[in-house]
Amino acid sequence: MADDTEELTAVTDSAVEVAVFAPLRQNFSYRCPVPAPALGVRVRVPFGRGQRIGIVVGFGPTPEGTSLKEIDAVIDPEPLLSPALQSLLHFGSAYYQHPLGEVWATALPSLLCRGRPLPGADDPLYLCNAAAIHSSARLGPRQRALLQLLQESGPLRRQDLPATLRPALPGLLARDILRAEAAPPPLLAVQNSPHALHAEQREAVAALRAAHGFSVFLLDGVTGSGKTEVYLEAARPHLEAGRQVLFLVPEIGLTPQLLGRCRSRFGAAVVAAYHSGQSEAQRLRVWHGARSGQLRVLVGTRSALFLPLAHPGLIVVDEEHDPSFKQQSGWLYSARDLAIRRAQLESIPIVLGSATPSLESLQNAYSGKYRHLRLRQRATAMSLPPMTILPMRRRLLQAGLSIELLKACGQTLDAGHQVLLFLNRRGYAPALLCHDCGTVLFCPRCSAPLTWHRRPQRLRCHHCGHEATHPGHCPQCASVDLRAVGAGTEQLEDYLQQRFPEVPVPRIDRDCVTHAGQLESLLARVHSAGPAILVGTQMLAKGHHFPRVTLVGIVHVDQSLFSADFRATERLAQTVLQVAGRAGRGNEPGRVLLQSHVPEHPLLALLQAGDYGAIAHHLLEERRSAQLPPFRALALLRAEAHRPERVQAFLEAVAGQAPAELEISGPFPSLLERRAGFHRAELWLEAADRTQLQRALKHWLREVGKQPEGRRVRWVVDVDPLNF
DNA sequence: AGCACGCCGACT
DNA sequence: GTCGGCGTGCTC
Repeated sequence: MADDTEELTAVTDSAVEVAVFAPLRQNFSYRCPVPAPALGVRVRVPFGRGQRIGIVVGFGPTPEGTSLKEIDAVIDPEPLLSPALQSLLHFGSAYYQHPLGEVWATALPSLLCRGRPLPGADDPLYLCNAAAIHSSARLGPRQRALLQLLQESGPLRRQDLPATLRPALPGLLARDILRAEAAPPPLLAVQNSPHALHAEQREAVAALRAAHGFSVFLLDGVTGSGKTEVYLEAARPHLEAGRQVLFLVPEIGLTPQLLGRCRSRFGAAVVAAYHSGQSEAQRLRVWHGARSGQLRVLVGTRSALFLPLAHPGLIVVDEEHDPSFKQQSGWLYSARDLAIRRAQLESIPIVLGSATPSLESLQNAYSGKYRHLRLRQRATAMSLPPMTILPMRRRLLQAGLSIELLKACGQTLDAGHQVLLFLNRRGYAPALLCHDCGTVLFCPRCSAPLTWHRRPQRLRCHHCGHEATHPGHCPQCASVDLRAVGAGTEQLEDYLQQRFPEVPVPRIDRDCVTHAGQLESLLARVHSAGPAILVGTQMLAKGHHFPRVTLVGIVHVDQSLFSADFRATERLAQTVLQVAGRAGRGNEPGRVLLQSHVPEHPLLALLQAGDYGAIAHHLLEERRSAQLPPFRALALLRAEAHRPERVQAFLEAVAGQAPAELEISGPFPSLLERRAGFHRAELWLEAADRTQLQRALKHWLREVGKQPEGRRVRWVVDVDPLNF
């Protein structure tokens, strides 16, 4: 309780709370200037011996025992984000137990974090003053080139000029040879749907269009059922009414496809992408276009969730089951879950779409929290490809491929079609084994074997990036008989190229697709090619179309059937059905062959039937009886340090202080016990529901932060963890 | 995270 | 005798 004097000091000595852009678990207070800055503006503040940028996030009394410093500068004339979006960040900081400053820094384009002023009025168009051109005598070569460009292509924005010519602008403007003119707002140009929607699509669109205010829809539609068309038709009335639509996709690789559909449908000028593959200047431009309302359709990955929208109308989360929506470092947020929160705060509808929805979303649909919209028929009237399980026990395998699968590849190629082989392992072989003493070459810094790559010849750790050359002999017994065990995509490529020398065998994984755009051009080449065998990892499974593929081979998924990660089976089902969905999307029927050493596994029978609903029901029952999410709320407290005993001591100490509402188990060693030289372990923190979990975590973590053992370990909380 | 301070090995 | 290794601690 505050007494009178304290209240008085609180009023006279009121302070501004600033979330500094640094990963610190607290805010910092500064003396409040007059007039007080608004919530959500950036300020430059003295910090340590330097300066930092931060966000004004609150006002409060002067904390005891500290003398406040002055704010050096208020950067923005107005808050960067709307109150709704600010609330979203505050919620996200509290829910995921992550420092507010870093949350803001994650949500804003990095140029703004570094203090770049808010972009002003929109970039004008530059055009030639016809009268002045002739009267101008002495022009430099760059000025001449710029004039010529503008005469040929008409008015252009600064950003559309080649960077080398931009320096010529000021001189020409000063001499009145060029003139700047405000650019007209880009125009929405709506085209009609190129296909007639089928009945299920029409129903889904009608339901989405009837939504007013906040509501969540799960668009549960089999591959090829035309979900994108539903999104576009649902978006249309919002756009026509002057509102904006935000599309979230799990990966950069999926933006071009959706972007193209949106551009041809709504007009290229009002559609933009936002993802980490863009330059910082480009991202800031898109951010500003969204904030000003000139851009109407925004397509992006996780971080696009935080784009400010002047007139938000609808949010679409495509492939909502995809684990990429959960950020894996720094602020461990789920863009899908926060998107729902954003929709709620903005009072707008949101659609989660997938052919294989997450168990969380399905459970919410079953319980009535989400509206469940189903699309069961393929838009192209093509039936889903049948799946056959190929038993592998005691079969002769070549590069991990059975005779049956190879024979099917040959037949498919002979028929002039393409084959897609899915294998979720990069490299040539997942391990090198000494044939004489059985030693497996391990990463020196991780508890995982090194993967053998052939091009270039390297042993690489997929967990920490460690690289080594082939040692030539066993480090244990000096034998030179080191053998590659198991097969990765590189080996598949080599073997298939040798076996089918007359067809191309493009490989698609992160080792050969490193830059944005590379995947696109590779896929374009595949589309126009004749018979071919595509070999690839996850990357192939995600939403791309392969109209000429009629055979999908799933090489090796058995490890997922017996994983310690309780989500492994859900992910397996999603991946297999997503990959299977790549077959037979053109005019030819497709088929799917899945190799397994345990063909009798019940999950494989369910997969073969191709009924994701039945699989999900089965998996949900398992989760219910094991009391796992979505039936209970889960968080992890992970800790790592070079010395394992410090990790153990810290986790044991904090486990003892946990409140009663938190059910604590562990510490358990992490699935990858050592990574990059750090020993890792975690506590499992469970509660009846997310609200309870959050409440309990909040109080307990304050104590955890004070723990002396905590100084000697790195620790983080992962709320709603997806990876173990 | 930065960026200090602070005590122990190989160099002009 | 110093340069610098990164362990520990602080930033309103």
